[in-house]
Amino acid sequence: MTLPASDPETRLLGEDHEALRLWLRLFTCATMVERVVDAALKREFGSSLARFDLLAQLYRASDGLRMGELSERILTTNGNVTWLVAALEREGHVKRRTASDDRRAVVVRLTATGRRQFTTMARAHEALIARLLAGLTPAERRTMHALLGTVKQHLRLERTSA
Amino acid sequence: MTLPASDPETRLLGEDHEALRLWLRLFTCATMVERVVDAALKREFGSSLARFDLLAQLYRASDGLRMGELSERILTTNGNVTWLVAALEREGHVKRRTASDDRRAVVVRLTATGRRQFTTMARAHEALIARLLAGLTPAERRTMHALLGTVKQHLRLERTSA
DNA sequence: CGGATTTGCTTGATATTTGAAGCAATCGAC
DNA sequence: GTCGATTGCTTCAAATATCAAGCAAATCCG
Repeated sequence: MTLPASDPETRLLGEDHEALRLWLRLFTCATMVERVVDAALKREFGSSLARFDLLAQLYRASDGLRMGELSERILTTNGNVTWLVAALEREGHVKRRTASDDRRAVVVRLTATGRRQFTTMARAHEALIARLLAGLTPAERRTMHALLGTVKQHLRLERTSA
Repeated sequence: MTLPASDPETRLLGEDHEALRLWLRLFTCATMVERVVDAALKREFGSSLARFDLLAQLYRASDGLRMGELSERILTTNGNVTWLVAALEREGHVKRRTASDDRRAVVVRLTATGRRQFTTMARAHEALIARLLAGLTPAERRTMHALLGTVKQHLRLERTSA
């Protein structure tokens, strides 16, 4: 990440551009963790980060969630959610039913099996994450958590305004 | 992100687990930015974040890079790099040649066109990123940059040791 | 009410990514 | 040298993700 800064073209990605460099680092860290975690979930449970993410959302929504809600929460396409849910349904982890109040809408819930599978994965996942983020002290983690909170909030604003 | 904390199962993802919550937030922020940026690169340049990332690496390596180097730097598979480079080569942005010293190795470089395309995209990219991260003050950005530096370093260690 | 619009989801065609082989060139120990 | 790893890349199939339609059920408005 040390960049030459002298020549005018290289400076394009040189040290001036803090925001850009911050983003690059954020992206790198996220991707590195992502790959480790995804690999672990695949290896140990034949699952994936995407599936885990989806299950996690359902886990905290005891009444289930609509497809649309899900795709917003896991930040992916409608089509992709349809695909993921179909896979998870085949695997017996979730169940679909049409909403009682709107016959277009589909509500997804965790099955008992899915709930069990999720808690198992979550435990492993959590341990792994703790290890990966052990480079920071608890205080530093809190700081970062707060800063990311600000970022996230700003991003939401950006999204609605743009 | 407000979670009920009382019942024993929900607590699994409750407030105790700072590391996990930090990771979730990190992941969310990274993904949100990623999607915005990727969409912009597609819309405005018919490109993508992956392509941009690859070009960025080549941009700072005036001597070109080997395929393997590239895949390590952009944190993706060998096969994927082959695919990406093939696409970028068709588009005229990069050129491949076998390394002079090792006939297995392939060195990739930016073409003049690629270099031009990259600087154009970089400018737009940079402006967008600055806007997306404008929620933080410059000082906060520096703090976060530093913290992420620690995380990144720790991740590298983890990787080599595990 | 009744047609036009919008909403919620699925589908199908593509694009991208992964993972596991496969192949050729290099390296290392003999 | 030369045979058995190892390395560097590509290839192919399968998994996953995107995007643009498509369809049916709500909702809006006159």
